[in-house]
Amino acid sequence: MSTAPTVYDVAEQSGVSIATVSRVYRNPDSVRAQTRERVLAAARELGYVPSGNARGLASRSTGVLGLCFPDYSDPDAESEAEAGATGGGDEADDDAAMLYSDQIIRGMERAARRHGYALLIAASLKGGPESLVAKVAGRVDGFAVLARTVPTEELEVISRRQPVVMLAGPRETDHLDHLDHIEVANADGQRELTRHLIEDHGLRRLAYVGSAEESPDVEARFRGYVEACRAAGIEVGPEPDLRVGMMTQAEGARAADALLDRAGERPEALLFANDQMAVGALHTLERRGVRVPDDVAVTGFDGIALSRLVRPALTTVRQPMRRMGEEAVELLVRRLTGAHGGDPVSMMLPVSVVRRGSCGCGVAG
Amino acid sequence: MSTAPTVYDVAEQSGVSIATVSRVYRNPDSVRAQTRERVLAAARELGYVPSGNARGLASRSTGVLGLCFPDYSDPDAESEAEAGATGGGDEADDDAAMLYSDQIIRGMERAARRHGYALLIAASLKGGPESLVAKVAGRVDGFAVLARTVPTEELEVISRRQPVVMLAGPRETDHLDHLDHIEVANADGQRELTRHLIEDHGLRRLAYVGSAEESPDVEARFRGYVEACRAAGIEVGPEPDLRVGMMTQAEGARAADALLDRAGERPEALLFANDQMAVGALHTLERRGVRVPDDVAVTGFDGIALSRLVRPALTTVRQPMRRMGEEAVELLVRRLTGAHGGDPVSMMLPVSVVRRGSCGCGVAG
DNA sequence: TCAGTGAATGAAAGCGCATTCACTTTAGGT
DNA sequence: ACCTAAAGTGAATGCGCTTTCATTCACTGA
Repeated sequence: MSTAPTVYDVAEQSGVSIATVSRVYRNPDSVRAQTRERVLAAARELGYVPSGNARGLASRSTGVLGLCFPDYSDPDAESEAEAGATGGGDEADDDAAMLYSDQIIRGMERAARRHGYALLIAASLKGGPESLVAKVAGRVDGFAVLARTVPTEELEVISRRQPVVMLAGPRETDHLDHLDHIEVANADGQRELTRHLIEDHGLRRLAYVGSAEESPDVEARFRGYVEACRAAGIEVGPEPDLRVGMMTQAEGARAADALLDRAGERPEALLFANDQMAVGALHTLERRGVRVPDDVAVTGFDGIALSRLVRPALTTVRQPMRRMGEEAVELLVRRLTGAHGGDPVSMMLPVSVVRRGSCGCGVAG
Repeated sequence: MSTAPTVYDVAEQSGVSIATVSRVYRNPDSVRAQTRERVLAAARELGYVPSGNARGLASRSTGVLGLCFPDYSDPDAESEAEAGATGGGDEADDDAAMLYSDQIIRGMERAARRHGYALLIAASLKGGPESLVAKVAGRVDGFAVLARTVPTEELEVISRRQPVVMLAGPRETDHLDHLDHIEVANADGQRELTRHLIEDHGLRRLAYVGSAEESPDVEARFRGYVEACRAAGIEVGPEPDLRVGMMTQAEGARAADALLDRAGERPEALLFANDQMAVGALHTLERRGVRVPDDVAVTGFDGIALSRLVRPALTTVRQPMRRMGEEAVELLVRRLTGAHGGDPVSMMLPVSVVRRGSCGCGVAG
């Protein structure tokens, strides 16, 4: 691991100028075959690898796309592991569960590969001032950011110099940012799922569990719920029946308890703003001897792997996170190749309701 | 997206030299608070983001670690999707299945984050000469490579200038490469699993299905199988009973057919070198009315998510791929911080046998 | 008041490559 | 053999930043 050889070394070794060495790599056809071979031989012998940094600096482009996401790793992973233990013996079940970020990464990686880009990924790690974004932004040709990872304002500054697409977050309404956005039809999905419960299963006493932290996703879902209820002539307040803090299984379990213990008639259906909570609720209900879906229907949102493994399998709304990753790359690439005008695009990806046992549709496993 | 502002712009705007601007970012304490504020204000106003390339060039380090893996994406994804359809209704099941690469990525990302590194990932894409490795190697401080992604020889050249760790591949025996290696105890796992079938289930007529393409992993597994058999006084030849081409479900299904149709006594257990094939075999056996595990036991290797979803659930050996990713980063970081001598390290991660229904241990889901 | 200190800042030299422009071969034509 | 166009090659410059090294300042103690 001595000092790495550079173009100068290769040039000297093969008796040409550094310009020629560079050409051998950038544009082989512009160098006579014989010369080229000589250079390549020298490079091989010296163990020369072109410096991406120098290259990027000189050519003003890196061939790398980026992805920034928030640091929601470890807590989630653990709560999923805890859940998996239910299965009976398999520890480390979290290994099998794909997080959002994994899906998006996969989508982006595939698409990036197709276009000849590599992918740089980084989670925020509650970093200081320049931390995350600077790290990524400074090293890529363009990048995607999961909503609420870094202040929109900051992104906007950056988007003046390179393409930035925001994932799963709506355009700022007050501010009207100029970023590209790719969202998921949260409201549509929750509306459709709610409609299903009401019309197809004849349920009318519904309870919605949302989140205290304000997330546009969760708000949109609740909005869809409200719309479906109103459309069916069911009264609903402007707020979810319950708001929890973290949207974890533990909170979901607690929420189910709270809802069941409330005075008045027991709800016929518990709608949760995500799968994690719904799974937690499933546990609570089982413990209390409340049958699902006979006594009460339960639904989630997201379509995580776990939703299919629990019993009864969870009815939910699947988000196309992988596709979102792919679309993000396509969009970035288009921007980089100069397509599109200056106008920011917003893209809304459709979701699909997955009907499974927990709402009474029992079939699929 | 006009020309991006540079240190020069910020320096001019704030009335200092570029050295000071640089210091504000690299070592804030060395600049008077008042000056620092002035610089940061200018930076904000201009939308300045330090160029990672220039930085890397000047400081000879990137703060990025890399991962290269082979391009086994799409074929696998599709075969898994096909399998998922068995479940009955959920399309897009491949979305829920984590590939090896996903696990490793996750492990590496977590560990890298802890150490303040970002992660650059790239799949080979059967690239030309410089393609993959050059792309990654030139942009990172060190990186991991999945075995058989690129010729060891090439890696070795690169490892002269930066840390390289090979994942899931043994050290070259003839050649004795100087790379760091992290492997999985394939032989141990298959030996233990085989022992389990023989001793705990009393099975003695076993059949092993390997792969035609020579992969050190698969060879090690077979070796473990042979060892366990010999230890139990069971005769086995030097070759698997069957070698298939691709280790896919389709091939596994075919293999089961072939094995069942062979003259002589039917085997009591079918051991496959990976889960994919074992799952395929499960389908064949069901179709033919052969009961698992009553008529014949079936085992896989890998512990993919699908192995738990099929019926009966597949007994297999779980590989700690995520942990492998983490260890890889730890190793790289240690190398970068100058720990370790020059001697290459080899690390062997333990695997665990997962006993499920398909071998007769029926319990867990 | 003045040399002596340490802190804050500036000047300048690269880091390794791409690229333009000018120059030298070589091939093609007569 | 001589000229022209095309193909190959080299010299030199700059990409945006980090990093000595030197310089300037504001103080300190004598």
